[in-house]
Amino acid sequence: MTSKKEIMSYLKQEILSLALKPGSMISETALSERFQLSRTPIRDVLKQLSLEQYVDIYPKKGNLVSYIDLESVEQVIYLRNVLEKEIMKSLAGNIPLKGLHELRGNLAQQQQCIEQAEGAGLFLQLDDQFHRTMFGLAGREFLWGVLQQFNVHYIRYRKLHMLKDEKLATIQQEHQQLLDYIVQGDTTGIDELLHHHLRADIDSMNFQEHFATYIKK
Amino acid sequence: MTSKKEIMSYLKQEILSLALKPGSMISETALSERFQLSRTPIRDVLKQLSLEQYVDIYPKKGNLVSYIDLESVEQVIYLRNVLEKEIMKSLAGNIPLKGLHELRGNLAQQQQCIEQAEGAGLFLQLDDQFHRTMFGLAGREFLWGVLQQFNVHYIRYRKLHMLKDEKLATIQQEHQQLLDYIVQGDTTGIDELLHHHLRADIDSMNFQEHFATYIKK
DNA sequence: TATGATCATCTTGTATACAAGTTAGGATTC
DNA sequence: GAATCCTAACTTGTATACAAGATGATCATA
Repeated sequence: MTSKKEIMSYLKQEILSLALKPGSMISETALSERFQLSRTPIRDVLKQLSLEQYVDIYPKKGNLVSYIDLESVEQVIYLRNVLEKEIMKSLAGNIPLKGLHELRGNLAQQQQCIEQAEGAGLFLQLDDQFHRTMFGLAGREFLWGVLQQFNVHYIRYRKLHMLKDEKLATIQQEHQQLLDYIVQGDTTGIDELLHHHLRADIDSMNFQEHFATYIKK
Repeated sequence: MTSKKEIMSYLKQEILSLALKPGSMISETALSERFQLSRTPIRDVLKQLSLEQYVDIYPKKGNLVSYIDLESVEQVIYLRNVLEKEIMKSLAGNIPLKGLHELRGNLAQQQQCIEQAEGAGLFLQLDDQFHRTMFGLAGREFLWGVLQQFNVHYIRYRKLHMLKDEKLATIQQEHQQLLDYIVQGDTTGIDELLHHHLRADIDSMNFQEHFATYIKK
């Protein structure tokens, strides 16, 4: 009844939303019964999930939802930072009007989202859309896809980190500023702002203490 | 007799070296008989290879060695370019002595390799090692790993492209120059040199004509 | 009581039979 | 001869039985 693709996106969502907590066990037979499918296709799904680091497979022991790897988070943030800096500079001064409207619309929605406190879930979705649009406008959607494949740890980290500190407003303002710089063609402004933008305080002991049970040791 | 890991690295090597040509069919049963293993573990290997784009799986039809995707090549080159520019600038002026020796040694070997015309295979290996060392010195080995996972198309393209034009000497000289800039802490020099370094002429019709049978349409 | 071995029962890994889609070639028909 | 349909032979996808390692509880023993 349920196809492999559906099962996969279902599990991905559950893991990314932290509904399935890091360290939880995902047994093949359990999934098999739950989705009324034999173990073989279930294994295919788990294999793929493990390659994308959603799941850690311990042979003959079991499949665990991966713990958040802070090293991976830091590296991915750096990668995003470097890429976006370059992409925004390439857009500076010559951003298509259509794209500009889309981005402005997005930021407006983000603003609404904050005022109405509709939950951070939607905001994060809009945030992703904002960055993705940037990549698209620069002809780098491919690289956005690359980032997505290494996002498991980053997305979960971000979810916890943002919910904790409610920095949403700050982020929205920074986005607004970035867009202004792009329109004005102010590349040095972009450089300076992005320099500390995504350099989130990973090593804040605060975070590690709070979510110790989610983190890879 | 042969383990999954061995089969995988074996197939990877055959594909990267173009011993298995793009478009070649890789049948599960054939591999099964060849390596004396049942289809199940073979399928695991093929699944992973397809996720890393070594292989394209056409359901109920067959598994083909992937054609070289020039779009992917261009994007990966861009990614490398952006990352390395940032990494080298971070190393500029404060590169560890030990690392410097390693890089110089590597360049010397590259030089030898060219003079003795030992075949480009070794040169490309040294080239990879050079860049990898850079990443390592900057604490970005993780990102080198990321690049590797999207390298199938790039590596094969590079192999054909370089063998064809024998630009090896040029590349080696550029590396030498880059290293000098790093030692001197000349970040603008790095910027300028890298700007056109990896921007290989992908869209050279020459290449597409020559290797049409290898290229994804 | 503490300790250690045994074994039942988990888990995933592999082999194999069968289902089902695809394709190419030949027989049939016009 | 040309077109069409059918079939046989591929291919991968799925289900299932069995192999084999890991784990923990239980029971025997010092």
